[in-house]
Amino acid sequence: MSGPQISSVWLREPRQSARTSGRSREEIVRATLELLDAEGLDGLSMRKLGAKLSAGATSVYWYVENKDELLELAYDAIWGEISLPVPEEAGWRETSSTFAHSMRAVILAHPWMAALLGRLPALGPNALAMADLMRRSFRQAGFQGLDIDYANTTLTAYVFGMVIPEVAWQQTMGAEEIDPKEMRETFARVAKDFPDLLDRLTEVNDLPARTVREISFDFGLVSVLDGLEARLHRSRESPFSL
Amino acid sequence: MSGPQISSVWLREPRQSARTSGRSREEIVRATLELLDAEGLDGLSMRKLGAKLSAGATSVYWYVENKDELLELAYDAIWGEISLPVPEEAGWRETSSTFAHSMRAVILAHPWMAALLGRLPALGPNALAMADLMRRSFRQAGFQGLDIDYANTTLTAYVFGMVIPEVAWQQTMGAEEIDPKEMRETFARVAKDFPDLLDRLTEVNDLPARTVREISFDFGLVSVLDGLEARLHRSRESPFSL
DNA sequence: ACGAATCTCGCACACTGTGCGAGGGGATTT
DNA sequence: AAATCCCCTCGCACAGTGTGCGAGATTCGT
Repeated sequence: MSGPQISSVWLREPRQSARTSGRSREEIVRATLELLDAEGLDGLSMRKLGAKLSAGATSVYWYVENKDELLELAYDAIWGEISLPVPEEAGWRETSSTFAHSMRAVILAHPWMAALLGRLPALGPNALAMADLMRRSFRQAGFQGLDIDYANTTLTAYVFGMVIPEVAWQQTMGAEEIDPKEMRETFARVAKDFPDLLDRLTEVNDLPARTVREISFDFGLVSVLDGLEARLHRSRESPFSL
Repeated sequence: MSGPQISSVWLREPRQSARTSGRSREEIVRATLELLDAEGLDGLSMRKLGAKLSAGATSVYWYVENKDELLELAYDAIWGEISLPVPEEAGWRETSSTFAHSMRAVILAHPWMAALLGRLPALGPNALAMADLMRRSFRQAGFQGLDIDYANTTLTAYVFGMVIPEVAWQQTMGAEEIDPKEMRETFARVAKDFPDLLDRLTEVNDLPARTVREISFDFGLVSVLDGLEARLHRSRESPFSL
């Protein structure tokens, strides 16, 4: 009867393009990505995109229903940049770890992605291929039934949750050069009622913020993988996977 | 010399209000929260907020530098709704679990929070108190030095990463009533090249989406806590905490 | 009562996404 | 060759956004 209820570019037939004239979807996506990388999510407007394509402001609306669909296309394009080993060869821990690090790197390289993570439906071919591969990996690891999904969701959630604040941090830092000493002082003023938080300030004193974030990411990643592995051993003895 | 480099409401003196006339910051935050809860993040505009306060469109700008500061205030107010036990009594696993569930519930009740998670600096009193408490909890668990921070970051990242897509899902579902059968069909059409993904469709067949999400959340949470616990035991034998 | 501080708010600016409908131009049919 | 059709472009307009500015109102300290 009615059309699909989730609205997504991927859930409707694209405009047939038997014609060779006119712009192609690839061309549009490429321009969109350039604009996003150069000026960020706020820097992308339909008028600017039109200008970049030497087209009118509303010409893109022939190829795309609305701006969200455009973002879906860009979103999936970036999913395609994430690289994975062959799960059957690398093993699930290695595969998971590569996935996590690769996804983190890709998002840090395209910071506008962070605002889209989890917010846009990930139904594009690249996202689906990724999900399929990760499922294969977790299945091969020994997870069964819905546990495959749960494990994958857990890992992805961790990466999302780590990277989003990291991007935010990176952006407020990149805005203007920041004196870490002065930053610590202002922060200390605000946190003066919380001695435990102040402790952290002195501990993190000398380490460059970048490496701290990297160590932090690895710490959490190892924890998550350890946790999944524990679950794996436990369910081998008494599987339930309802 | 210059002011603080991170721009946040909490890093500057509030306008002194020796005066009793005029609106108060609490009043403004309350109205903001009502608007956000009623109409979502997109539903909040300075003009609407002014109208709700029976004030002009730009009157709020006396109390707040810009819209982001307003959101920071609302953001921290919600952090205040998260409830925690006393870590020293409950133990760190119980404390962490309560934190995770409570934060999830609070965000699902205020879906506009999801778009703000990790994007806004969390320097408000409620967020700081929360962070301080969680640090106490992890310290008491046996973590030392920066590991306290890492453990806390890991847990928080997991919750963020789980809840953000959950809210997105909840919102596209809530928009209009969706026939799960038809949704599965459209999804099957799009994922037809990925047999592993299709498997999942049949497995998740009959379970209500809500309970699946709840099980999924618990699955991941237990995994994360197990992983942290493993780390804890390991570092007890050979602590490094650089 | 006077000056100063605090607070309100109308106007204006630049900008956003996008509905609409008139038109151009190439391919296909008559 | 002419007419028709479909793909595609795009100018205009609308309703909205955040917020700088500066004139005015209100209330305080003296």
